[in-house]
Amino acid sequence: MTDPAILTLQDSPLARKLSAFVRLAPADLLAVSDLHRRRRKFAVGSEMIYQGQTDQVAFVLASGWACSYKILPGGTRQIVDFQLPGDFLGLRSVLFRTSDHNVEPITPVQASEVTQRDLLSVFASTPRLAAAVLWAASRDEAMVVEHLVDLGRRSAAERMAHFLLELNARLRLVGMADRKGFACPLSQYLLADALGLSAVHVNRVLRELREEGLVTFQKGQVTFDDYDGLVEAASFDRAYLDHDGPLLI
Amino acid sequence: MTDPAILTLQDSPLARKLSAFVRLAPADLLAVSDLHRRRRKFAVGSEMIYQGQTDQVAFVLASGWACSYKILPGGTRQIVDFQLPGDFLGLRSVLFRTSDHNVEPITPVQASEVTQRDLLSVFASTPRLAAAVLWAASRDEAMVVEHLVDLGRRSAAERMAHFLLELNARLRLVGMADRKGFACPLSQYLLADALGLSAVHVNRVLRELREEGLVTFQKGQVTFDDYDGLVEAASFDRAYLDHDGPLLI
DNA sequence: CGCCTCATTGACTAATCTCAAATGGAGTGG
DNA sequence: CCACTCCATTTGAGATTAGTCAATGAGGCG
Repeated sequence: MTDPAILTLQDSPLARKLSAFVRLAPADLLAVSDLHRRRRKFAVGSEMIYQGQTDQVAFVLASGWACSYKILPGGTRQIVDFQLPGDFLGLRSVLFRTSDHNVEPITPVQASEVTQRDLLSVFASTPRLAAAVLWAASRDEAMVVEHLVDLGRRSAAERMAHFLLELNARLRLVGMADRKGFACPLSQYLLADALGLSAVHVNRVLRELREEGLVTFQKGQVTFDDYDGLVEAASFDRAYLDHDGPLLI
Repeated sequence: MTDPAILTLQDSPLARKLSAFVRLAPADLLAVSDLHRRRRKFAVGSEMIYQGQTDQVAFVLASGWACSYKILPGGTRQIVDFQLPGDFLGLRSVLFRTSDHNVEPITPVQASEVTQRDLLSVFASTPRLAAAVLWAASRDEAMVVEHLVDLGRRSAAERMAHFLLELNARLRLVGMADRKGFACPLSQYLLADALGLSAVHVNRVLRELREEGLVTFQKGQVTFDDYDGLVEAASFDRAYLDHDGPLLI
């Protein structure tokens, strides 16, 4: 079939994710692995990107989870999105001078620094890969919009169900989940800050969903007890994750 | 001072808005006015862009207000953003095949169709203008994020105050508002769908803000009775609207 | 063991929604 | 000009949802 060396290259989460969108040629895979030079580690509690930062640096997550959030004057915070292995982070702050939000690790993280120069060279040399990166960026934007809809018009239980299904779909792309469930390092406090709820209410909602036989989230493990039922309860339509790719380039 | 012909060119909302970011040269202004060929009109109730649409078309609003939204299975809807004169709309659906939301006029609208070809030619020929367009797109994205924070972590009154202040800031850029207030064609139903509230509650919140002497919204007119007080009540920090421009290009 | 943090539960409170009805313009046809 | 309709706004009352405060468990770790 394929050259074993290529198979190795294909084994980064980013490569797996992008492969789900376009068939990447060996040259493209080489370029992907090239983005993974300059590997760095971040401990929980450190900051990867912070509000007002003026460097032009982005990362690709190789392993671990992170979250991007904004802090409000009152001290509360809103998590805008979670970053999973294979996701970019701070892509916009490479293009624009200052970041308007923070990003920090949820688990220990390994990430590769990507500079503006790296990105431009990828765009110039491997158009298919560039298209795939744009696709990924656009998907991230669509997720933020869907998240906004969550907060505006869905009940706490729907939000939770929808969120867990979205995480599942994203993790499947990088081989970290299947229809049964996935390992999830998020505390109920993090869920609360992402879903616009209190931690106490998150706990109650999770209990409800569990007692209804839909999904169990315990000890860092999400288990779908009734996948179709959960999709139904969340009115989850994954179209926003599956949009077509860019025409440009 | 400046050539009168240039002054005329400068008089589109888009030109005014972009001028607030970069000093546009005459050639740039010409390119802007060139984007305004192919003028079209849309009546209230028509659709400018719809979910699943596969054309690659975007618009620049010349006059009138529009809104982009998503409809949920239950029939409720969430407005993601409003488009004001000078704003792009569907910029992403030029780059990506399908749109994942709808856009429709709130008032009668005049808009100019912008094709992928137009956009690419602008990017190739007038780099400063291209930078300004990217800046505008990035600002729009930052607004969606701020909107998400609104829905997740601010009370109804804070949300409303924040929203009115944001609208004000945006309209000022195109000369349609000042510190005193602005004309606003939004019904309380539209406000409700944007802020994730019921129309009834929107009404009550507006009454509260009025009785506290902060802001009056009646008969299509928003009047800031106490601008600084409102900024305080909303903990409005316009940094997200003022971010620096793109480095690229 | 003692000290964390996170999860869990109960009782009470506050915010917001829903239902229902009244009000008030703006336009329309007679 | 008037009667009528349509639609947005306004207000009240009661129901629901979610938040707050407080206490208790349960597991991990020095």
